[in-house]
Amino acid sequence: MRISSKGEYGLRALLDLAQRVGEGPIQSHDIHLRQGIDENYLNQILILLRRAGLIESIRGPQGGHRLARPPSQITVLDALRALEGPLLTFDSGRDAPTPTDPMDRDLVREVWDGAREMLERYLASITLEDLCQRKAQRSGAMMYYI
Amino acid sequence: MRISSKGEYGLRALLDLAQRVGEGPIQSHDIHLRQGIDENYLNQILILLRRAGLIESIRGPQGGHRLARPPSQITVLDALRALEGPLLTFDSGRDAPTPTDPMDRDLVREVWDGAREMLERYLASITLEDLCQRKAQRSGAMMYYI
DNA sequence: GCATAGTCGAGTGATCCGGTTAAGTATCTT
DNA sequence: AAGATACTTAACCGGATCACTCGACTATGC
Repeated sequence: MRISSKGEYGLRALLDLAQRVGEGPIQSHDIHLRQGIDENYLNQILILLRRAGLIESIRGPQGGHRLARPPSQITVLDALRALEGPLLTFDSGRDAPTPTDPMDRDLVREVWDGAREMLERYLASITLEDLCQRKAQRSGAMMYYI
Repeated sequence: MRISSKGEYGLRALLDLAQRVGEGPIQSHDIHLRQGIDENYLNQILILLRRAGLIESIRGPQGGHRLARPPSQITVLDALRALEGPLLTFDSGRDAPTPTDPMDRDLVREVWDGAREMLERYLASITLEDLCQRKAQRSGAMMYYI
């Protein structure tokens, strides 16, 4: 059970935008340079984020991308849902061989429903603003050493 | 991000064994009949559980499988780790394009470390015994309707 | 020693992931 | 209007994984 790199890249792109709110549209090329994400792949990820309504894209020269909402209104869960689809799904669409004792299956699924609920609550509690603040605190602390 | 059916099947097999502790070795064929899991696939899953030390297997006629520890000593986390490998991993083994700003990546990974830790704590808190009790309570409640 | 029953590994078609390529479309500057 | 810029979309690709399947092997009890 792994988290795809799409989730990581997309979240980092959002974080990159969140740190530059108010600077006008940010070009995907700049994100690529700062974050080291393949530019073509990054473009695909940005499309997912736009379709999910998390960012807005402006075409043409001087175009780019910006957050559609303030960083405090975008959670990590929003990002992951846009990028990876539903979290912790089981393959409900299997042929379902109608076991003699269907109760065990329900039991197992309840465990996972609980896990998913807990995970979603956690991810929904973290906003882009939180992460930016966390980062600012650290680079602030580093300033003392300069 | 999905949970493979291997995790579900394996946990159901363990649950099947847990409900028959003390009845001697349970054959994979019987588990297959009760749980509706493909017998060959189930055998592969049982091998994983055996290698992880969760069950013991007895060969020959009248052979079968049994839990290696009492149900109270086996958690859902034990099962999932045996069946699916580490939970919520990110692909750390990628080429890592050394971004200009490596901090964002660290930030994202901390979020996931937190998610994993929380998930593992939850899954480790549920034992096979817990699930058996939960099931017994429900079938007990149903008895009133007969 | 032979049938029974569990063990193991290789193979398979489908699907997905990470990434690439190439064409298309919208917008700004000149 | 022309052309450069920059985002959009679809198609494609090799490799990995998933859910199984198959066939051979090996240990055990009668």
